[in-house]
Amino acid sequence: MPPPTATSETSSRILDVAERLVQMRGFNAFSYADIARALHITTASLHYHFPTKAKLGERLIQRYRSSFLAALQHIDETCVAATAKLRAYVGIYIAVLERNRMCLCGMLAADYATLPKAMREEVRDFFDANEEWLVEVLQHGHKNKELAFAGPPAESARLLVAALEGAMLLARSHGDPSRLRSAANHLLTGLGCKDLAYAS
Amino acid sequence: MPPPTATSETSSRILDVAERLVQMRGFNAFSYADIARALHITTASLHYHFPTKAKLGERLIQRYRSSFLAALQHIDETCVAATAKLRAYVGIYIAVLERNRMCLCGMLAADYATLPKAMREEVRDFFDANEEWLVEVLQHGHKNKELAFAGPPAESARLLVAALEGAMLLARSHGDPSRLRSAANHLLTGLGCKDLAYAS
DNA sequence: GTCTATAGGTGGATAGAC
DNA sequence: GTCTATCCACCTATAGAC
Repeated sequence: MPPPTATSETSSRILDVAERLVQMRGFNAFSYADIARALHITTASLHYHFPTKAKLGERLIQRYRSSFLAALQHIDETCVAATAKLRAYVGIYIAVLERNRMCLCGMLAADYATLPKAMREEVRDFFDANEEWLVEVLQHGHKNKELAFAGPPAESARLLVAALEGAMLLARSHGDPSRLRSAANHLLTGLGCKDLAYAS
Repeated sequence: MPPPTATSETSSRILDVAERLVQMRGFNAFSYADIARALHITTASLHYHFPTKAKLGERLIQRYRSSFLAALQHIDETCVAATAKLRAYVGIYIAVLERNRMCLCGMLAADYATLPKAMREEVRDFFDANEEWLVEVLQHGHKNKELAFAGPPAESARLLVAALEGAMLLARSHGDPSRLRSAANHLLTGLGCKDLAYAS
């Protein structure tokens, strides 16, 4: 058995395939056999890298959150204005949908009732981390007068995340990614971002 | 085999249980055995009423949409103001969550990639019907100056539905139904509804 | 690290008696 | 309309050879 945080070539390829499957189909709608087929290995080999599906799920979320947080850090390093940061943030969601995927944790939120406890906690942590980053951006933008919104920043942050997750689901159901774009524009406008449709 | 639209005592009890299971767990996370157990009948009997799981799924959505549209009609009959209608509308979502359920079609939107074609169309129809009703309310409220929002009513309607669906998912993940309430209040405020927190 | 082989369980679905 | 009995495909997981 490999060390618990090993990231061998093979195990990361396994995570790549599993991630895609969960983002497209959900946690209860893919199997070790699906991954094995895609990688031309056996399910027994998969169990060497990830002893149970629950463990695979945990590592999946951990990796997803890490790369998501890395993307947020990249935004912090390349954008100065709060409005620019928010536009880059919603851009992440749009880019995911354009690869014909949903947010991993959005899918897992739908599967929530059937997830093992450890996975549930990881999902919650992902959303909490998102909210935390957004609150920082919103507070900064509000002080600047760059943004204009009422109520606690945490509420606006939560609404933004929820709306983006929901809009992804509906955009896919309608086979129309532009629905996510227009929802995102509408949301940013509502936070006081200028230079977008209907901004005044 | 019963006529395709039969609604016997038993088949409606089957739909009741299946509906609850889908709302809580999703379409790929419940089985005929689950329903059989709950109703103290065999899975063979279930197949008499619903020959396949796909057919059961179709009937489930049809019934859900019917009762949802009936609820919207009830709102039209009991509320005059657009703001009152919108508050009643979001109240439906809140009531569902408080019964520890998700929106049936929100769950199915997450399962979308794995659904049979007929079910996909039913899911889309559900959301389209919601949007249609909301557009009517929004247009009316906008003319009245009861509501204040920018852009096409259809965009605001889509955003409202998407945000409510997403907020339900996140509220459940956090074990905190009040998150849906505050998201709903925030959304209504954004549409220009008065008498709510932070309205000005 | 990957394989063959297999266990033990559950999935949706059917045949045919009552 | 409901049952018993059964089919076959698939699921996660394990043992043990290489």
